[in-house]
Amino acid sequence: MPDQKHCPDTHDRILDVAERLFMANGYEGTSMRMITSEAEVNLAAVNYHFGSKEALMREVFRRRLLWLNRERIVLLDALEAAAAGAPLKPSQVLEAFFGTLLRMGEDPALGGMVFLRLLGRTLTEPADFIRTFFAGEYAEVVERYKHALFRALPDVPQEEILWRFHFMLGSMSYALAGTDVLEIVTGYEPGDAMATDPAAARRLSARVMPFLLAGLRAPLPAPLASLSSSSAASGDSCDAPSGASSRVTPSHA
Amino acid sequence: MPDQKHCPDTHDRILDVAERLFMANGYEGTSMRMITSEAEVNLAAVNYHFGSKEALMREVFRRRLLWLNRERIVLLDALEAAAAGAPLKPSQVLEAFFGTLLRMGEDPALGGMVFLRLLGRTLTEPADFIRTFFAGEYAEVVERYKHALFRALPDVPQEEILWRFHFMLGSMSYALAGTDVLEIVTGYEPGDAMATDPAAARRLSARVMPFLLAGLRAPLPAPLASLSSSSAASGDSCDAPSGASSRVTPSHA
DNA sequence: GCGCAAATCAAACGTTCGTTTGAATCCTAA
DNA sequence: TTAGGATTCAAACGAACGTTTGATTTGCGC
Repeated sequence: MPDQKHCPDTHDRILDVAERLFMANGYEGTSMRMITSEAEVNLAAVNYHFGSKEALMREVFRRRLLWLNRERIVLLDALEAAAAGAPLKPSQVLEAFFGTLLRMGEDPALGGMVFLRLLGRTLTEPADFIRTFFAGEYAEVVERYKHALFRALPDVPQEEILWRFHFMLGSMSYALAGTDVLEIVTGYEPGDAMATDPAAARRLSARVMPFLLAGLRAPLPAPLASLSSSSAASGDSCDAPSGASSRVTPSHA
Repeated sequence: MPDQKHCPDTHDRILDVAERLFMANGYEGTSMRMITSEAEVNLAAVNYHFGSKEALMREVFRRRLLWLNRERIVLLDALEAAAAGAPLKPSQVLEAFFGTLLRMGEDPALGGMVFLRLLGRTLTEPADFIRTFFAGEYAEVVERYKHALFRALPDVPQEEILWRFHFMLGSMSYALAGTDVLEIVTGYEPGDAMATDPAAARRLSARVMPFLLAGLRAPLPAPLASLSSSSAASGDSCDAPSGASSRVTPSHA
């Protein structure tokens, strides 16, 4: 039986190579033979050490999410302890949740940008076993941060906060995945540059955090803005505040 | 040789089924046999009518993007003509770009939510041929809307606008894909409910457009906020305005 | 009714997939 | 030194993949 002492060489080299190949080619686009040949191990090594390809995929994430989840909980605990019962600021919650993530990208020992891009891509992966696995891994953390956001934005309906949490996850995972039409059209190759550069995470962080915070605190959509003064209200009025503002003629109805 | 008269039954039924299965299982997760058996056509029909699986995937998108691209250009033309040389408002640009997309989700004849979810998932698909195909299909439209945003936000650095365009695409595609950790944890099945409900697009639109607009007009990140009064400045100051605000102790450095 | 191209069909092509097997090594504790 | 479990290895497994073939059927102009 395996899993008693485990050889550090083969075991970890498989994980590292699989992480990088899953990032570059996706789960279904990466074969066992690609992994084992690049890791210079025998084809049977994956099944010996991990049991199956699916289990390998889960282990690739498990070793990273272990740190990420704990870090996120520890930071939230610290913030809430320091607040002594008072609600946190939205920026504090976002910094703890997304800042922790982006910090992984700066440290190759935590997976670096390779893992971050893999995570971004995998969050929209259709495979069932991946989604149920993620749901289990994320359940506790999401629950904690949901309620932290509820308390941080008491005037915004909770359902609205959930939508915006959803949108923020999208911005982040998409930006991390780095496979964007804009990048291709604008014309630089994200695969090599961003995947290996730890400074990419810092650059991204400076750009995306203000975007997320502003989105989270956006004015409420028109049909809901009636009652509730809402701490999310923006004083700026240089532009129409919400959807359905200017109707433009659609063709091909 | 094919492509002279084309039988409407088989040809279109393959496209419709492929669209739905690619949406549900992804490109690599959908086999020719799944498509042909569900469409009740012979296995060879796909290669006869489209040439290959890749060409089928491209055609699934081409017939939808044809409408989407033209509609987006027409709307932008109309807006700019009405503005008579003046810059558009950011909300107008977003409404034309993303509103047009969401309108597809309300109309099953344009693909409905099935196509929107497929589009959302595919934008982060790693396969090379998909990305290069999208780049070609989107090139003109992205270029036009890029410059419309540049003009709409003259005080925001163009590089910053591109980043935020990127983030907005992420929010949208992620929200459309509908495979979210939040949804799974919060616990409802997106596959059946959202995929067939045209009203889902309208609900999503009301939620996401204010989020996107606020993000687009967020205050600039700290190291860049020095000069430029920026039409993106928000009057609200109930919270720290940008990233790197409160530093929180990270562990496991 | 005939002729011919378009379309459909069953069957098989060669390849690659994830996984399993059983023997050959390696390493360590007795 | 020697057992014995841990690990590696070459080889093969059946299944599923996308694609191709060649015969058959269909539909329409003549």
